[in-house]
Parts: sequence; structure tokens; C-alpha cells
Amino acid sequence: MESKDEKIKIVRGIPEPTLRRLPVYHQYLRELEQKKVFFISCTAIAADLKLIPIQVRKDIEMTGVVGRPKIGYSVKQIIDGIEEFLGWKKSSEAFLAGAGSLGAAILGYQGFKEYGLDILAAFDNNPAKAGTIIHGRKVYAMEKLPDLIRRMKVKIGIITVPAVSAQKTADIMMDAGISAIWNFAPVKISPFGGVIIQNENLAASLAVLSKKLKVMQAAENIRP
Amino acid sequence: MESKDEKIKIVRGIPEPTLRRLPVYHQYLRELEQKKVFFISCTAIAADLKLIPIQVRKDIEMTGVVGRPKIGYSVKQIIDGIEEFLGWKKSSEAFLAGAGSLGAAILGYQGFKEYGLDILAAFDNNPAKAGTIIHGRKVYAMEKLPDLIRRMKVKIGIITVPAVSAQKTADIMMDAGISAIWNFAPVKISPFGGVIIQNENLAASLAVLSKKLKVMQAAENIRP
DNA sequence: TCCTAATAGATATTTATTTATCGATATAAA
DNA sequence: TTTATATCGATAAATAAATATCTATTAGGA
Repeated sequence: MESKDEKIKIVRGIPEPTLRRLPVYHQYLRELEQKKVFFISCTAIAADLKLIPIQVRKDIEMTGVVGRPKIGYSVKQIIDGIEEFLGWKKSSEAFLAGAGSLGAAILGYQGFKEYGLDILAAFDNNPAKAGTIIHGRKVYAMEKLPDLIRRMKVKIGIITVPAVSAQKTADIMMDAGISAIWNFAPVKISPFGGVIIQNENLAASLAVLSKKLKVMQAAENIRP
Repeated sequence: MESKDEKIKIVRGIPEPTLRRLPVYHQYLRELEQKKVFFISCTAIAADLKLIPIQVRKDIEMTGVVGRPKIGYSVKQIIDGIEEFLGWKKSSEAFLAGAGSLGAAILGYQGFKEYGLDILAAFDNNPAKAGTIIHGRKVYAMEKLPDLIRRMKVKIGIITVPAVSAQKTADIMMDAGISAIWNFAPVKISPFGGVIIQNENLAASLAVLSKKLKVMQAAENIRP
């Protein structure tokens, strides 16, 4: 039990906001690397990304990368450190369920592969879509999903089906042995058997934007 | 200055996590309403959404809706309260820049309209796309964007262009008088003139998923 | 009519995250 | 070689968010 508890502690020990900032650093540092910048201080990173140096330093600290006073960090070391830390070094294979416009967008989104996500194929309930190719990936009938998950030992499922069938699709995936689900349907999915669910909620982001806009416009009306 | 400061305080006073949970309640309560459920307790909401009652109560409190002991809240009142609170009652018109697969997905995403977002048209740099129709919305040449923003007084811009042209597109929008930008390009956009930027970062979510998966798999290797 | 239990609302506590402070270290200039 | 300074790393404080506790209210049954 001890080792399990320890693991849980480690998971809880990484602030999710930090995890969300790491890809931002990663992208930025890759750009720097192309510009032949090999060392950088957290102060400079913070200035460019509009963060504060202390936060950048703490985030980098999480990855285990160390810097040198007066010099800063090795750009390459942070890039590698982030990739290693987030598990991007060994690519994970994924299946995508729901080949509608959102599914197609995700299949077409460049760069997931460099984040360790390799979407092998798509699945759709619409028989007319079966056999087609979207952004280089074949679309199969949904019936084939569980069997292919088992045979290919795929561990990540991406759900881009309509809200009503999201839980059913997730259940199929989890039954077949999926370990993690990235859910773009606007409903929360109930996991079982320790499966990891990451809900992507576009409405939530829109809510933040709407509220800020509303408050801003209210403020303008007070002081035009 | 006082009123401005006050407004800022109000903005800061709403926890962003609460703002992100409100659409989840909204969606859930609309389903309840269709099932002819008219009153509900925070305990019941929490149980269904896998949250805790206290958090639900605090979130609802933010919208100004009050409940009654032993009865709970009026479902309709919360729905209306959330819509009012987030500014979804009066629809905001938006333009979308970048009619690629992600842009098309967003144009096709049902339900934004009920969240007060009305995407009027799309714009693209590719001349071949100009004049086409995607999910019922016309695609214009990017050159026409600033003029149309000014003439139609559109306040929200949605960016789904590639990373390299994201800032340029945002600059065009901000110059033309856009108040808020919803940015799906994987780069952070620098605002000016008090423009609100909401960055949607798919890589960030993927990072959280990757890390949890990595930790889980590491734990499995320790105890198979 | 009175009592019980469920529930909202207010207040307090805990936890997580961000931000600040301080000391140590290594480079570069004097 | 010495000194000044930029920087990291560790520790501490402040802030934000989540959770727990307590109090008051009210429907519904005894």
C-alpha cells in the first residue's frame, strides 16, 4: 500500500496549473532553440511569456531541470526535461471516436504527434463514413472499436461524438481496456476501473470569456 | 476611479473555477427541466455531477440565486440566473478567422448560440475558400475582416488560424475594435487596449492527461 | 400544534497555489 | 585577485480556492 500512496502523493504534488503551463514553455523554448539561443534565464522567459520569474522557476523546478546562477537554464535541457516529465518521449497510440467536424479537426491538428499522441484511426457510427480517409487516418465502423482496442492494445481514447452517445462510447472504450480518455463531448464522463478522464469543455472557456466581456461592457457603461 | 476599481474587484471576486463549472450546471439543469424536475437541492446536483454539495451551493450563490430550506433551488431560476450572470441572455456576434478544419469544427459546434455566441461569418487567407459556405456561414477573404468588424460593430473574434499568423490576425482584430478574442492557436496572444484574450490550449489539456497516464503506468509497473 | 429532518446560508478551517524574501553561487568586470 | 551583480534554489508569506462546521429556516409528519 505504501508505494501506491506514494504515487498518489506524487500525482497530487504537481499543481495542475503547472502542468498546463509546461507546454507553453515547451513551445516557446523550441522557438528559441531554432533561433540558436542555448541558455536563458527564468527572468527572460517570464518577460516574454508575460509571467513572473518566480513562477517560471518553480515550474521548471518541477521537471527536475537545474540552472546555473548568472547563466540561467540550458534551453535544450528544459525542452528535454518537459518532454520526459510529461511522458512525451514515448509516443502513446490513440483511437478517435466520432469523425464529425470536431473529430476531423483534431485529426488534422498538427503537432499532437510531437506531444506524444499518435492517433492511429477514427471510428464513426455513420456507416457512410466507414472506409473513408480523414487527414490520412482511416475511418472504421464503430462496431470495430472494442476489438481493435484489444488487439492493438491502444491506451488512449479521444471522444468527439455527440453528447448523448459520449458515455456509451466511453463505456465501450473502458470495457475494452482503454487507460485514459480525452473527452470533447460537452458532458462529464463517469470513469470506472481507475481510467483517467480529461474533459475538454469549450463551453467553460466561453463562459469565462462571456463573463469578462459582460463585466467590461458594464464598466464602460458606467464610464463611457 | 472608484467605480473602475470596484469593477475590477468584482471581476477578481469570481473564482475562475466557478465560472468554468457554471456551464456544467447549466447543461445538467436543462436536462432536468426537460424531465419535468422543477426543484433540486445542491446535494442532489452534487451527487449527479460528482461534486460536493458545499461547492455547488457556493457556485450557485455567486449567481445570486437563493434556495429554500427543505425544498432546494428552482431549476428554472438557476438556469436563468446562470444565463443572466454570464451574459448569455443578450447574444454577442462574432467573426471567426481561419476556416481550416478547427474553424469548421467550431462553426459546426452546436450550442454556442444558446451560450450567447453568434458566429456571423468566417474569414480565410486562402482565396480559394472565399465565397464558400461552411455550416451555413459565408467565408470571406481575410482582407475584408477589419472593414466588416467596423461596419457591423462585432465585438468577439475567434482565432483558428495557424500559430504563425495568430498574433497578426489578433492585431488586425484589435485595431478594428474587437473587445474580446477567443484564441485557439497554440500561441499566447499579446493584447492591447484592454482587449480580453481567452486562450484555448489543447496542448495544455493533453499535458495533464499525458502526465496522469505516465504516473499511472509507472505505478502499475511497481505493482503489476 | 409541535417536533423532526432536510436543507440553505453564514462563518471558519484547511489546502493549494501564487508571490515574496533571503542566502548561495558563479560569471564578468575592475 | 577581488568585487559587483545576475541568477538560481530554498524558505517563508500571502492569496485564492476548496472543504468543513455551525446556525437558521421550513416542509411534512406525529
